[in-house]
Amino acid sequence: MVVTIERTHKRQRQQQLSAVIDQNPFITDEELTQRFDVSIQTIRLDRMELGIPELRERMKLMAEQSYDQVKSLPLHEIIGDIIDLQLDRSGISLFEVKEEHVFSRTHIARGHHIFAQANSLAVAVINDEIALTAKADIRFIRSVKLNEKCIAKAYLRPANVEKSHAKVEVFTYVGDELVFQGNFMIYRSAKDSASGGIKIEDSY
Amino acid sequence: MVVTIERTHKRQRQQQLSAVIDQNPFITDEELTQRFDVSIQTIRLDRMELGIPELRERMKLMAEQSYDQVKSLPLHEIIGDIIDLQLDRSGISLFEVKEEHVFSRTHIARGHHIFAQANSLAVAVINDEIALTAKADIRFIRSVKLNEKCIAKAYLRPANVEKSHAKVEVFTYVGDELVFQGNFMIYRSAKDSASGGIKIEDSY
DNA sequence: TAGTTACTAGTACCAGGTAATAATCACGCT
DNA sequence: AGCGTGATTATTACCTGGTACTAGTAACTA
Repeated sequence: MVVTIERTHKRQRQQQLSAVIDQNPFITDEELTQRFDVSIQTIRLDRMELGIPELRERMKLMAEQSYDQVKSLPLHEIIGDIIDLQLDRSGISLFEVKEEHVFSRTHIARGHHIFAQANSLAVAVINDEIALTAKADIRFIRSVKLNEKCIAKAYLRPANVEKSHAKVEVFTYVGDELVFQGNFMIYRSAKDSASGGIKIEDSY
Repeated sequence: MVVTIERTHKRQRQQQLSAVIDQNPFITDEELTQRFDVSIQTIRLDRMELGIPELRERMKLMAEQSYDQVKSLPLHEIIGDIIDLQLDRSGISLFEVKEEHVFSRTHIARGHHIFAQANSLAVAVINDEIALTAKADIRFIRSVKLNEKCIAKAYLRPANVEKSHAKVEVFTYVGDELVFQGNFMIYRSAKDSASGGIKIEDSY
């Protein structure tokens, strides 16, 4: 078919857009244009295609939801802010350690938050409808403390792009110091065999 | 003094206004003019005097509030309910998979929640002031789905009780089916050598 | 070369306001 | 009756963050 390159560009951007808005629902189209370096019309077309309402509608929905209170909390799914994402290749996310993430006595971050950031990112990098963690081998290299900013970088091993199990390496830094390292084996659903298939949905 | 009647009129209206907005924060100034049969400017003056922000600000505040609530919820302290705990020996915890823990499309639990339960339990088992995860080797044996109850069982390898690094094995079951298995290396602070030390705090 | 897709650009319009300025009303007091 | 004062209304310019629509361009490709 036509313009496969644009299609992936577009798909990729839309996936990222979806993730960015999901993670920060208070962002305006204006701010998104800067983030993605495309015109505001493109952002708006993307939102329409993805069925994402405008900022005010999003806020209204959230406000109504909190007003109804009864509703269960739609936990946000990705831990950390995704800063950069190249599907099937790499990704970067930022996670800031707050009060609620640390042991109160030591102010050291609980391991599972650091893991969650890496795990979320590893799953996000996989360009597939379903991506699940199958195995992980992780190392907490030094403890992370309150208010530190963790930058996680994930790389997919290129050899595994087409297989049903992808290996993703994640390195998490505070500044230039490595604090965590993990090897993830991610199971992917149906890496649409030999391309061709047009996938409509995003992963989250 | 002058205009006592108007003043009470005004006071009364402002009281009512305050109550009405409180009761229905989604009302516009336009609708309020009809409700009170005064001009829109009067409504706005009233709002200013009362320090009530405009509709959009009100919605934004509510949205942010609910967002912060959601944000602080995900991975708090201990994940799962600890059912049984024998310090330096073993522990059992229960974690029920809810809407907020799963991928919305597949209803499969996100790996980091399953990890968090195991990690929390592994740390809890260690009878020490400071216990941090140093390494972990984990396997997601089968995917866990919405509403399933995960029973995690942790065992400390007895040989390691006195060392500064403890090895803890965690097995997580749904029913009698093993869904997750992990080997944790937990760093412990100062296994207060030869007892004697009085420990006051708990670990979290 | 024509056609498709992606993207950009620009205009008109909207809701729901803020801010500021001026005009008008109502009432009470002397 | 006339004046002052606070309450109210009217008017205008401007703002944000959009929607809706039309048109044009670039890139690729069949």
